[in-house]
Amino acid sequence: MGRAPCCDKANVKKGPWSPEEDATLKNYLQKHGTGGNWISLPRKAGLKRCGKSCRLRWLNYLRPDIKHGGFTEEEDNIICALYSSIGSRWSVIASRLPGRTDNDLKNYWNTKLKKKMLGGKITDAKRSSNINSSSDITINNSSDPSEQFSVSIPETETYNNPGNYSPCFSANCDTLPPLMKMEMSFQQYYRDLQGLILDQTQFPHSTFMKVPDLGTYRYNSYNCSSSSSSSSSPHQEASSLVPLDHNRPLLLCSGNGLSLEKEEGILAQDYGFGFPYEPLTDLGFQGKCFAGEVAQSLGNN
DNA sequence: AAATATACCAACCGCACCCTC
DNA sequence: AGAGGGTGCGGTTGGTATATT
Repeated sequence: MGRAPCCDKANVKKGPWSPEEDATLKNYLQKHGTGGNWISLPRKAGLKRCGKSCRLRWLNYLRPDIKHGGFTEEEDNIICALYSSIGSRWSVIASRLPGRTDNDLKNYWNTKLKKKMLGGKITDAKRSSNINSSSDITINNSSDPSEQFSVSIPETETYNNPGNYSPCFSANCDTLPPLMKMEMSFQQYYRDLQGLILDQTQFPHSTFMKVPDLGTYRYNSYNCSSSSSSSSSPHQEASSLVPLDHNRPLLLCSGNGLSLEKEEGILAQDYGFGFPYEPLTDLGFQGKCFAGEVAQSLGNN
């Protein structure tokens, strides 16, 4: 015996909502609320719609605080950063963007932002040639040349071979861009490295940690701020406080003007977005690790 | 101007989780 | 403890608008 359907499919209307239906639903919800039961709501409101359809219409379109279209550059950056960290968990991403819905973000990402980001990252030179086995990616979100840089990343077949991995990325910029921009492009790369055991002897100056289900990684504390090289900056100190010996992902790198704070046992960081971004909550730490490596790479130059 | 391709987005579907009994 | 109902979520579809040929 299968599960009972949520509504009588034969007697519910499907397809686009009419203005009358919108008004009916809106009026009902403004007067009575959901009553904690979407399934019975359409019958009470006098709508020939499935409860799920009503819920979706309200949450994605009729709610008074909904914003449609007109995504700002800042929102783009947040979406990209979070997507790179947590993937397509649109509801989580939407929770960071007041007035935006998961559906809206999903559509925006799939139709516009993904192409925009890819188009910005892949260099024209790489598009037209295959000179070597690495992928040259240019981060180019800004018209400011100081915020553009590129890295060289080994092809999948190279770094998917445990034991033969050697880091071969490099950065060619003088100014390190904000951490979030780095995370956007590098998170997936490190995701691909999950389970890979690094040869610790390759990194004599690094600290290593074992992460359950992720393998062994090294990390370095580093202050991304290009304007301050002081090792005694508050950010550097904050990074150095991160514990090594438990499962909590680590904060590895802080950027320009960033601060570190402790929130319910979880490290949160202010990336300048107006809220504490918490990539460490349940997102793994891959991006931070890579950021640390890049930072060290630059720092050693 | 018509046909076709592409972009966009609202809405649906089905699965998984949570809560209650 | 587990069955069932309600809800939330992400993936996908399909209709419409716009661009291109």
